[in-house]
Amino acid sequence: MKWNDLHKNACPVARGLSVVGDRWTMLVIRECFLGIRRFEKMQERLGITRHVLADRLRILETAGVLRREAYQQRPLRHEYRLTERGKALYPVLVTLIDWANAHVPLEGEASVSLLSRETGDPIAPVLIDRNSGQEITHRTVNFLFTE
Amino acid sequence: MKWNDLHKNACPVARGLSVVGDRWTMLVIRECFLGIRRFEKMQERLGITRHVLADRLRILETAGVLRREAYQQRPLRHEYRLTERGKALYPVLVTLIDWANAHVPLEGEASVSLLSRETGDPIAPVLIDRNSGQEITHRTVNFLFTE
DNA sequence: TTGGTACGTTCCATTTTGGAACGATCTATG
DNA sequence: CATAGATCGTTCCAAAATGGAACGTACCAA
Repeated sequence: MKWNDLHKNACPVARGLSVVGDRWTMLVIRECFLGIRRFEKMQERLGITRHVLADRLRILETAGVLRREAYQQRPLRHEYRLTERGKALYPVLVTLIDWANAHVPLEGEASVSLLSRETGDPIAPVLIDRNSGQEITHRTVNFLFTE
Repeated sequence: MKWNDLHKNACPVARGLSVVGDRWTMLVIRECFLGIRRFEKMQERLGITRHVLADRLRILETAGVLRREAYQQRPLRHEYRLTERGKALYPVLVTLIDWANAHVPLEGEASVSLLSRETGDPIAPVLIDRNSGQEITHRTVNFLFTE
């Protein structure tokens, strides 16, 4: 199977990855959450090839994750902003951060942590079920495949 | 910057992606959560190239996400199981599923949903802060970069 | 006029992937 | 014994994606 056929897949994991499952895409989205909106800045910060960045931005716009918006005329310049669909990726980003902080060892001292914007206290993300309030783990949840 | 330098990055998003941020890896991990443990079965189910699958399994084992375990001698055969580190990826998988179900349109009818193993009720994943109990959104949380 | 800013595109060498065949090593069957 | 099947990879090659650097366009400011 080719990668490009993945979005047709019934599995939401496959469909999700068909949009954000690429080597650079989630990093571009991280930049957006950090308030970086412009091509030049992203390219510089990420060290990504301009070619690949242009390509990813195009894909994300097509997928409705980013919106391209003119911020000046003459010369016409656009910036990229998260749509609601893009903002909805926040939990994916946070769980990934949390996992990496706990499980992917770091060389050196640098780190990134999650803080409450209100109180400044560190945040410990937990996934719960909105209905029951119970924590979601691989032991408490089943995947159901409907045809 | 080359992809292989990404794991040295201070940002946990980058470090996380250096392990699971590849086109196939999370699908392999999905298979593991579904109880698929063997090379042949994964290859068949995913339609992934044998070459790439072998490569990903190697990487995941090196990263400590999967454990290679002999299930028979003569001929020596191994199966792949999630380690604790691998199981800790469950929230990433679930938030991704939830996002894709809501935001990546599906052709046809097929779908996968999350059900409580206990009651059979559908699950609605929400990310909260363990300490405050508050829902985590991009408006309530800050990233802190420590050097 | 020269240099700077911003956003891409183009070109080419290197790397990764897709697809199919092959190899190794055993067990089971006739 | 000969043949087929199961399992887990490796090898080979063409096609696609990526990395790196330069180039193009359109403006502004000194």
